Amino acid sequence: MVAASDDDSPDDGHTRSDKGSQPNVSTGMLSAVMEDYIKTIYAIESDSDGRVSTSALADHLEVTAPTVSSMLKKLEERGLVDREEYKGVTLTEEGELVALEIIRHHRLLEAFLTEQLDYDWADIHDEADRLEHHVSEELTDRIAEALGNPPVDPHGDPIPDADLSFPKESETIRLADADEGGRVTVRRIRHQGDAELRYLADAGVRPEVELTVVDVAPFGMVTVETPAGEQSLPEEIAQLIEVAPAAAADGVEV
Amino acid sequence: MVAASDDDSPDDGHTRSDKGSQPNVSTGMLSAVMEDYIKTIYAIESDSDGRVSTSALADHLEVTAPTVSSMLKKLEERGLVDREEYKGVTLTEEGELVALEIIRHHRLLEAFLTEQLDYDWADIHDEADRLEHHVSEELTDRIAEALGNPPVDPHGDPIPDADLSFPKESETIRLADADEGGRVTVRRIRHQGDAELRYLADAGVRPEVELTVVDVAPFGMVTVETPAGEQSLPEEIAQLIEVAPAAAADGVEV
DNA sequence: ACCCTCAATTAGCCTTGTCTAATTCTCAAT
DNA sequence: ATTGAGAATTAGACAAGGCTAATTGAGGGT
Ligand SMILES: [Mn+2]
Ligand SMILES: [Mn+2]
Ligand SMILES: [Mn+2]
Ligand SMILES: [Mn+2]
Repeated sequence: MVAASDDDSPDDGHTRSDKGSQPNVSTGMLSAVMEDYIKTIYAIESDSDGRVSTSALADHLEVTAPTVSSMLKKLEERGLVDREEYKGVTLTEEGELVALEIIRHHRLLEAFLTEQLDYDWADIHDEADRLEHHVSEELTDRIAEALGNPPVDPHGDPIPDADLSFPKESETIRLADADEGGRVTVRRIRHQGDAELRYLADAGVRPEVELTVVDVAPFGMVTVETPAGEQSLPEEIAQLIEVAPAAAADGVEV
Repeated sequence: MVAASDDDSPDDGHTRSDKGSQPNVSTGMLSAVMEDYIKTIYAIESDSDGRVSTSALADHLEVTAPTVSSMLKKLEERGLVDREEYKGVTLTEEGELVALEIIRHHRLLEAFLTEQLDYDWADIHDEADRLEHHVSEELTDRIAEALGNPPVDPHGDPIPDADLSFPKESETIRLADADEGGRVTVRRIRHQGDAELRYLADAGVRPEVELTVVDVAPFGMVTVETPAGEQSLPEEIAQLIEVAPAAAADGVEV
């Protein structure tokens, strides 16, 4: 029997804009699953171009093509994607707003976990990926406030503001394209999961760190000098790292 | 097109002990819905006695009796409840551990929202009620640590520790049973939702506050002197408030 | 123009959690 | 001992998300 209290009124069936808080953007009440589709469409759309294919989504979401196919029809009905049979989808204006909102949740959660709860930089993606669908706008905004409305998350990914527009991003190049001998600051680590992040965390490469580009070998292997020592990074990893020229002493423009 | 990154691997189907973190208590992987059933069974069990009926659960969870009936069979198969046909259920040892874990999540989240994110005391239940099913043990423990392992949540409800045992509770009586003229400290506010809490928040009655019992009227109406002035509380509200004699100056035992 | 391959969609089935309608128990009151 | 009311369970459906197998469409190569 022990102690108790706190009762439940059933929740779930929840997610986008539910009862809690403000009359959110979007076609009220998307499931966590739909949100993941939208978020994934946005991600694929933004680093390939043109329409997003059924099979690309199936790969990213780890479901089968027929499953994607039927979900895309539902998303079309909801007005979140423009669909052209056999040709794939693109997000509508509204779909893009939903995506941005989820991304805002995700990145603020990541920032919060590292800054306030001492989480490891490489260990936050999964937690955020789950919670992003369950935090209210209210909570998201309070987190943003507690962190001072940061422009980027711990991986250097830009965080949309409350009105869902991105902060201006600084110019960067891929580490793989950096000049030998140059001194650069890591600005952002592109990533799909926690694997690449853990690799780089171990290598001592993370946003804000300054690197000296020691060598760029023929097949893209990049050797850098980190504060913790010299590291060689395979091309495919070096491609994920965005860097900018190291701040020349006192923030002088380049 | 804007900016982007952060991909998804499908999650969901998540909840209890999933992949993230430790091999949690319980029959791995309960849905949020099952967790709510377990939590509700625990709540009913602890302030009535004996078995929990199908209809009581249906009321609390706001679903129909047949729905409860079929869910109880599933929970029985999972070994979380002992079920006796037509007689209701009780939690098994294992079921109780699941309940305690959810309660720990819930109350730590409530404490965290008020203490670290400046949430209003009366406005946290719903947010916690949703998130409790989605925070990992890891996150829960970090929250507990950040708060210094508090023994109670903002409503005075005791928080199970990491090993799921309750801290010793202080002796209390219901405000409705307090002596006229006595000086008491509010220890705990029993509540089912946010409604009672908002009422009392407005009345200036919350844990830690000292009250003087001005008058206990025949039908249970209690009038108290709060730091903010005199308040009359209906019996049904006074029943929810647990108080202890106000600390006599320097923590002298009573 | 024709074909072949691969992507996409359709068809049909499954599980979870819910509902309504119908049926079956239980138990207290006669 | 009966019986009737109310509680619980069974039966049958449905929506959401998934899956496999079968079918259809799109396009490049010849
Ligand atoms: Mn996600
Ligand atoms: Mn990130
Ligand atoms: Mn809940
Ligand atoms: Mn509480």
